[in-house]
Amino acid sequence: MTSSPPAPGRRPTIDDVAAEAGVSRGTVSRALNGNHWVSPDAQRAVEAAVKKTGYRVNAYARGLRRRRAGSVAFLLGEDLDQMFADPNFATLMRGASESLAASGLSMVLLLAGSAEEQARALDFIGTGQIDGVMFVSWHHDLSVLADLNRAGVPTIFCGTPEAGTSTTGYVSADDFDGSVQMVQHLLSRGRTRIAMIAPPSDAVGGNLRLEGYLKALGPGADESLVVHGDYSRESGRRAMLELLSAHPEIDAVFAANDLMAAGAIEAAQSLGKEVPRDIAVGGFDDSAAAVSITPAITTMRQPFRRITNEMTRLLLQQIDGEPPAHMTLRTELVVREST
Amino acid sequence: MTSSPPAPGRRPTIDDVAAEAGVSRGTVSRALNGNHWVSPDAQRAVEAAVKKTGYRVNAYARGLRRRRAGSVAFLLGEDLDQMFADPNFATLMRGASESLAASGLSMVLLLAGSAEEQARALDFIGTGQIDGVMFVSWHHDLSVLADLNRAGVPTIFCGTPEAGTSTTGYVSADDFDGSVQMVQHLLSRGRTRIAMIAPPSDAVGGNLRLEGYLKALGPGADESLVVHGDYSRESGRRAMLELLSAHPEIDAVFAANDLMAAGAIEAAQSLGKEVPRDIAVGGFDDSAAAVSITPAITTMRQPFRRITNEMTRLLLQQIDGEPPAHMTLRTELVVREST
DNA sequence: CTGAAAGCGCTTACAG
DNA sequence: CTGAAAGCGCTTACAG
Repeated sequence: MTSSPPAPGRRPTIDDVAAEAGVSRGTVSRALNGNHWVSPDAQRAVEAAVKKTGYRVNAYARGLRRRRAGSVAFLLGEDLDQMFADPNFATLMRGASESLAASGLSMVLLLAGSAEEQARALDFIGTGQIDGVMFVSWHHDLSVLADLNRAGVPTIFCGTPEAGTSTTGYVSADDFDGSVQMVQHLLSRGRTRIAMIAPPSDAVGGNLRLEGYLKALGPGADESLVVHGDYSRESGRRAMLELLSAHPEIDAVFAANDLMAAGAIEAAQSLGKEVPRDIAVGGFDDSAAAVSITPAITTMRQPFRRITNEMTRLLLQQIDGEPPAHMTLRTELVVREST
Repeated sequence: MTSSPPAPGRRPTIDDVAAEAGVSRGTVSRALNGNHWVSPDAQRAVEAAVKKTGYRVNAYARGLRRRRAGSVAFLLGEDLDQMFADPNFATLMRGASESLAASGLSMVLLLAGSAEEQARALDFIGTGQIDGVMFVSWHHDLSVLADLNRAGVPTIFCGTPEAGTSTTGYVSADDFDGSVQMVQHLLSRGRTRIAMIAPPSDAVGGNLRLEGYLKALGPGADESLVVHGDYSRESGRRAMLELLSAHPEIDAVFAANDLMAAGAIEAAQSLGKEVPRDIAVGGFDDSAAAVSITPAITTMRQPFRRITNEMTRLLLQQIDGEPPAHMTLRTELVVREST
């Protein structure tokens, strides 16, 4: 069998491999896709031919045939600057990328922070170039979620979407329980006046961390000890100054994330207070920020790897036709020096 | 002509549109692609049919036919955490995304910060799902660039790649000239002992900002007044402390980016020095960091929008078969309060 | 200006 | 275990 070599500059196709290996196109495809029904000889010949020709499957032909894209969008419902300011975000994104790769899927980042970006992202998704969407957003504009649902695109949300959005699958840390744990920890340290630097009031998930705090303190909770931040370090700083000036007697603060906790510690120190002696500070997330400050921050560890793994798994199931599922993962108290 | 409606759950295809509009598939395609040779009547009928059926072009069929993907990779040669710490990065990414969108291309983010990620990214690129690559990396591992060149993928680099890498197209701010301008500005302010917080020694582009500084000072330059940072705020802080302790007589510092300049100002202030009275501090980039501190930082403005626009333009030319081109854009002095 | 036809590069029943 | 064939949904010469 004489195989005419591919024309120069042309990408080798499956037919070039078939000719080189001396088998049919179908056999090459089966060998490449790990199908059974391929003899060891044929398998070897195909592998050698692939190497020799430098063959790479054409994603368009495959996608057209399989009606499957082989990639998933990581959709960012937030402004880039905000996302980048949050150390959790890189962790999440890296985890998702690795987890998807392990399933043979590639990750495509799509921005949807502005109305214009949203339109573009939905447009891209509409062309069928992705099989599903991982949606990350920490504020409350979930209209994109509705659009995605309407278009029938398998979607998994990271966090807890608004109550009632049960048509969307999601994976979330147990924010409520985590907050209860943290407050109980502070109580166990003998603290009695525990304030909170809460998530912004428009936070996704109905402010479960605040609810956990209120629940743990029971009827003794004092709403005037709650100040809202915006998850930034600077807002933690401001909130702490506000709390200390209005309520100098507080002996502990639970901040809804480590970044705000770090800001709170800085603010307390700037006022000559010692942490945790004068005031204990607890955080949430166990992000890099928790250990980049002295004292290192006691915090609730979010199981990020687990979260991204489960997001991938549930999304794949949805892509395979399963209905959306929810999942809530427990957080773990990490005691350091700040409490 | 009776058109059988698309089966429920099936995406409408071009044939559904053709049936609905009462024209042939070819006419629909021509109408959709803005081709001439379509009668106004046909054009209208097609547009109505598209709206009615909710037709979206199938990207795989189109890509297979056109041998063009319609999307470009934004390839990150850096670790995510490092990128996210740099305010320029979000600016660059947003600009690239918008600029590509304006040309009808979508942007796909690909990570190549680790060897594993590099392999995955090259693999994805190899399947032909993207037409070209915008490569952003601020350190010196340019092996990916070589891989991309070998694979014949149109690539445009953001910044100045190592001298001699002339096979790659790039767009860059004129770092050398910008640094000369800044030093001249400091000299014009009557400063005589000007230190520098330079880029890391393995920075991409052979440390042009440092070279500009040395050039502007001429034979009077004192290498002992140069300390290398790593572009982070914290490194600027450390560098400033080091400089002030070894050379208390310095009256100005030029930091290679705004983040380090901000750190330097904080360090100076922590030692009781007033900026600019006791010591002037100049930055580079005109990023958000420049105006988020008091005093606001005098800096060299990088023309980011122009950079991303030119990157898009040059990349599109390469995709169309033009040879790679270089472009260097002038930076502009922005005088604020720190000098 | 329009339609019929070929073909992009794959995968997958189907028949053997 | 293997090959021949159909077909995924488009675009684009080609003939009219």
